Amino acid sequence: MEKAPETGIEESSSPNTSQDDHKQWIEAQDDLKRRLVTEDDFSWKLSKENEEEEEALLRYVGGVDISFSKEDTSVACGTLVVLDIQSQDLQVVYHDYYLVTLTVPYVPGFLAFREAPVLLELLERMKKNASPFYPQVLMVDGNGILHPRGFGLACHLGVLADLPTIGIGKNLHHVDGLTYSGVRQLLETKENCTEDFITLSGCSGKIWGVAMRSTKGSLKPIFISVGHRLSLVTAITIVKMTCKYRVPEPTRQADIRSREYLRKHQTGMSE
DNA sequence: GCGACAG
DNA sequence: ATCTTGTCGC
Repeated sequence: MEKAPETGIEESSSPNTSQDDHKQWIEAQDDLKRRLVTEDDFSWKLSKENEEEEEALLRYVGGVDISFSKEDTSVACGTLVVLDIQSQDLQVVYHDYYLVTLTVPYVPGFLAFREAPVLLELLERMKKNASPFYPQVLMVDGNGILHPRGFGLACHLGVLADLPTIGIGKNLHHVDGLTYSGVRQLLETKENCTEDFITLSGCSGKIWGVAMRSTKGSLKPIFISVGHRLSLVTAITIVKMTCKYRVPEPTRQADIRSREYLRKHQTGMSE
């Protein structure tokens, strides 16, 4: 028999340490990442090229989010909404909730292992019921490739559900030398110039996404990154089509409704 | 050693 | 993520 090499980390002898978990999580991410597609890969169009063929237009855009109970922080409500972007006011045509108790902790860089199972369940449930509103693209409250290993929650979800996804971050995940103050400076510099967003290129030269001031009145940007099966340009276009406020409507509605659900379905009579 | 670290 | 009211402004 051989003695385990001195790695400084207990392996077979001790129960799962967080170190081991992280190692397995990294392997799982790298594994799934091989299936990641970061180019446009869908059949619909963003605008009609001819006067005919309206059926090919993008219509159903989904949004997912999870909110947590303030009393019991392991109690969470996952929410899936779908908006009809062809309707005048971005109508919500579908919503569903999933109340769960989460056991997996939040660890920066591993958000998907905590949240993806809940969100996948909502998608699968919808598919089983053969809903006519199944989303053609999904906006995720969390990053796509803007992630330490280029595989955030939006990618994770996109690959597992085989669905085009867009990552929407409300805070910057510091990666590849990107800093919040650096982004702010660039946004101020570009303020009077061409676009309302700046490209997030790190020290390595890799493009991770963009920081966008989605509303004129919002100084704080949102961080858009490719999730799965679409390009950054397409992601930006779709976000712009759905931005009434700082956070695009699909994820915003998911957020609002999941909080509301928790508020109503809680044992608020605890005295 | 110190700081940073999506939700 | 969550704890939290009013308030200044279009």
